[in-house]
Amino acid sequence: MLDWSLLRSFLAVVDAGSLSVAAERLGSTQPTVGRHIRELEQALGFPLFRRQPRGLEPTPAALPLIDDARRMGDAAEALARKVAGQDERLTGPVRITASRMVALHLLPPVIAALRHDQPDIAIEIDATDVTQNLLRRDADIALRMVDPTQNQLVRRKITDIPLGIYAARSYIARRGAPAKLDDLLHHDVIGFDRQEDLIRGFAAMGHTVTRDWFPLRSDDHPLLWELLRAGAGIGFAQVPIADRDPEVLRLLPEVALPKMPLWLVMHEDLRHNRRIRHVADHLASGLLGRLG
Amino acid sequence: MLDWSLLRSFLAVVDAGSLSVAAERLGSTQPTVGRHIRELEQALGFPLFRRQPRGLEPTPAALPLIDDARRMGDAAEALARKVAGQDERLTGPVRITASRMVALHLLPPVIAALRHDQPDIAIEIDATDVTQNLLRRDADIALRMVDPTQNQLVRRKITDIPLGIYAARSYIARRGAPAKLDDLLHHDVIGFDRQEDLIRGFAAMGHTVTRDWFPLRSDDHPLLWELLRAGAGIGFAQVPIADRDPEVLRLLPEVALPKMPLWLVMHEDLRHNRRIRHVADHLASGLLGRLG
DNA sequence: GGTGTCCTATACGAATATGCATAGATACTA
DNA sequence: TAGTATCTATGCATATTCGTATAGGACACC
Repeated sequence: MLDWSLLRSFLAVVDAGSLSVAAERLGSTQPTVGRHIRELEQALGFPLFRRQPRGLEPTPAALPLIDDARRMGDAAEALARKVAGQDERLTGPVRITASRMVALHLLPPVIAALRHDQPDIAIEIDATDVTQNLLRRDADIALRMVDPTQNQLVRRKITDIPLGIYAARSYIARRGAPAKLDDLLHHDVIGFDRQEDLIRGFAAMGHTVTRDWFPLRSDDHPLLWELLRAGAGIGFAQVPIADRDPEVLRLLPEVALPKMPLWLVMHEDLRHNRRIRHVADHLASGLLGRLG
Repeated sequence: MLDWSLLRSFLAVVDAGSLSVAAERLGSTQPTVGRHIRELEQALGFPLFRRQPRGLEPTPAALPLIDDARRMGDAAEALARKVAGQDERLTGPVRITASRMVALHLLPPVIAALRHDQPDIAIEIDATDVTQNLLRRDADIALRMVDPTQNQLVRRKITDIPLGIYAARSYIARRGAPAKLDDLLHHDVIGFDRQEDLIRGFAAMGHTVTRDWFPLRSDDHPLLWELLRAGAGIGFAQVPIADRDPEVLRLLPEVALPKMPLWLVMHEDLRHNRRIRHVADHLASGLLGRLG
């Protein structure tokens, strides 16, 4: 008969790769997790990990056990989600994940209004451009630009956000405004570095664009935007965001650019949770109000 | 983040129906399990059980959580089986379950020889006529008279044990021996009470037999055998067992009776475990030697 | 109606696990 | 080659959990 807490530590160490990181994720400490692993190894009679300078690596004997431990973990997460879904109170935390651009430029007023309406609902915002795992409940609600494919997730399309070509007034004063799309070749265009979704979007709209188009490249969207506002070049931005900024002007509005869908995603187990549902409804209507 | 040990206690209480029984199965104590349940209820924010005089009954809110907890339990058991299957030492316990008749009259010399050969292998024998669950590892090896249908179980047929009609010498001296099958109607025949498999066996061999045939009935096989030996009546017994006993004589050997298959069953995860494999091989050959 | 048996809840001392602080060891870097 | 940033292992005081013993309540049986 094995202690399930030890198996939980085992799985955490497998996933984390080290005692320290596993302890942090578990809300425990490194000595405790280390003792758990040692205790489990004593109970099983063989070592589970090779202690290495960079962390712990599972031994071959431990590999077949990982599947079962993960099934335990998945079931525990499913249980936790069902518990959260049963919570009918309009009190407690709701965790939202959104891209940094959405979080910085769209969410604040919507969240402020929500805080005013429901002061008992605490809001946690995870502003990151990497997709979080809603199945593991990294967040309750996700605002995403890509259509989620995982089943068990329910999605609601808020709107399609149009993109536009913008430049700061200072840049236009210095370099002038392009009269047609091809003129951009003679301008400093700010664009993405490794993320190629915008380039693919251009291709879909009939414009052939390569990475060399952009003499100023970064994948940090807020940084790109500030570069644009500072007059570093011509760039692309979401129309509802950029049009609010008096520093920048829209260029070539007749050019058709791809639109970015904005999805609101949550786990189906949480759909009927009153608190999370309320936040989701507020986000959807609030964002649509600002984007519409 | 929930403590997995609490979930284990939750599942145990669901299955046991009471804190006391759950604690016994967990190898813990009733106060500890009770505290676990209370702690879990506090963490979840709603009650999981209704405390009743006869035990604890899950609340409606707890019902959907049972599935996930059971999935955790199944995964934990699978993990434990894999661990046991990896144990290559010829040291440690092996748990055998067998019918009481087999355990009493066939196993002892076989086990004695095994103990002599491998003194480091400890043998636990569960002599019971109810089928144990090998998936939950109630036993490592089962000796059964019925063909197991659960998949994940591997089975080996040791032999078909022939049945014969027997009576004690004292009974024959008093009542005489029957000359043909129909004479049994005028004898005291010892037979089964509620277990009808023998009756169905007779029917399959062309003999019409009803429960009223047996004026002396019980479902306790060892007791039936001792009644037979004491001269209480004519009965049926496994030929290899009964022929060893000088107190009894075989009657009507020409009558065809159903044969009882003897299966050796174990979980496939344990098939490659050296220790259990060794015991299984010894049991199979030893039993075949005595039954051959 | 008494009695025995099952159950859960609680008190308290003891065993146990935890967290902090720190030491030791290894790889990467300048 | 020294410095730095990881990581794991250990000592120790403390906080937590656990088990024993016991009380109290409901039910079945005689």
